[in-house]
Amino acid sequence: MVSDQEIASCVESVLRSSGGAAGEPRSPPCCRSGAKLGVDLAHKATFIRDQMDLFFGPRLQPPLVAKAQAAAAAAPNPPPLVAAPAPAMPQVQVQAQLQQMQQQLAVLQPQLIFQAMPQLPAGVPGGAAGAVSPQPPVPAMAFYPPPPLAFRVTSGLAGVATGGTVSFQQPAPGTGGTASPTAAVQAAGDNKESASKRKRGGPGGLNKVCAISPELQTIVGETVMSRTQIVKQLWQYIRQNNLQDPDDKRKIICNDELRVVFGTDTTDMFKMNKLLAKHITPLDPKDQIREAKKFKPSNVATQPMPLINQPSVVISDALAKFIGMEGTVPQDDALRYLWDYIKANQLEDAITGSILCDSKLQELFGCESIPSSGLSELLAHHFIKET
DNA sequence: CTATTCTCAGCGCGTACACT
DNA sequence: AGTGTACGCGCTGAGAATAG
Repeated sequence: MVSDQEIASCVESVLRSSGGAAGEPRSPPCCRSGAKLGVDLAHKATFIRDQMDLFFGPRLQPPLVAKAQAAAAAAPNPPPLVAAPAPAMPQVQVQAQLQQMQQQLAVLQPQLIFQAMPQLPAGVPGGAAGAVSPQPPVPAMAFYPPPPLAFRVTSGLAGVATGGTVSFQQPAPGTGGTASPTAAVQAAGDNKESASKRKRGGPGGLNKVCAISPELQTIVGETVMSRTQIVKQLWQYIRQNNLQDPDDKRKIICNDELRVVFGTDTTDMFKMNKLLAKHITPLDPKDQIREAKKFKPSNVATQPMPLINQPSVVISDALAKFIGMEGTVPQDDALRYLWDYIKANQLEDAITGSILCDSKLQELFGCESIPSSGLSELLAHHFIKET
């Protein structure tokens, strides 16, 4: 006897493989599943159809197939799919559509996840504010707290694609209005199934693919990667750019790009993982729930998280003159402007790690050189008050 | 080789619930 | 009441790199 779990797994396998040679005439998934398992699955036609529904998802289902399925469901004795496969839509068309959707989802999902986060200004690499979102750009910030769970899950694609593959999706109990015991049992069965799939060596754990924030993308050069690969890539970047402290190689001296990612001038390998976590988002909705729980603060329920490290301040006249704008300025913007200026004028001493002040900086800070780590502190002297 | 950081799947255990 | 299943919690081990 073949278990539902095995059937579900087999159906998934067959549907996945159907994304291959388009145009090749193929039998329906239930036929092939039966053949694959070596048993007659006629009595499991409804279950297999459900699994196919889950695979394609209600929104992605071809209308004609849905219509045919609705008709089949309405019939007093739905004919077994083995005996009467005849799908209303040509299999080739379904396969082509599926393949196209998979490609689109693989490309779109990481973007959509971070699209739900505050947008970077167009100047920031990978930010692309406004390109895909109508929201007005907001000033850049170093950290992106995970958006509330509801916001992220309603991206419409959560759980559909994981790193370019399509996985099974069950509505969360209580969210779809059909939280019957049967549904609960089925959902639980799905959990067991995914757990058993993991046991079989599927991508999970440390190898699980995560979405990467735009800032971190500029470092690692990918939109999705596993955590271990991200760390590996990051260390490669650090060595390439000679960003390790020669005295203590565990310490990392951030360049401009890393500073944007970590929000600090120096860090160490132990803090790196913690800082990295802010820029890594699991693609699995279950993980997002877990993460949401982790980040769930007691004083915030469903309101979007406020931007952190982003207070606006009234700046001194000297700084206003230096930056070229007056009044209230976000602290991070001021610091960013300063670093841009330093970089543009090549004022950073790569050997000592200090900043050599030109006339404008001397006028602003009143000294000839500044240690990189002390820049923020000096700049703070020009912040009059937070707004 | 160990310690150090981080995250998370897998596992064991206890509890709660549904069903017979 | 007994049984089976789901769920939550806590612990473990894994990979990354480096210092001691």
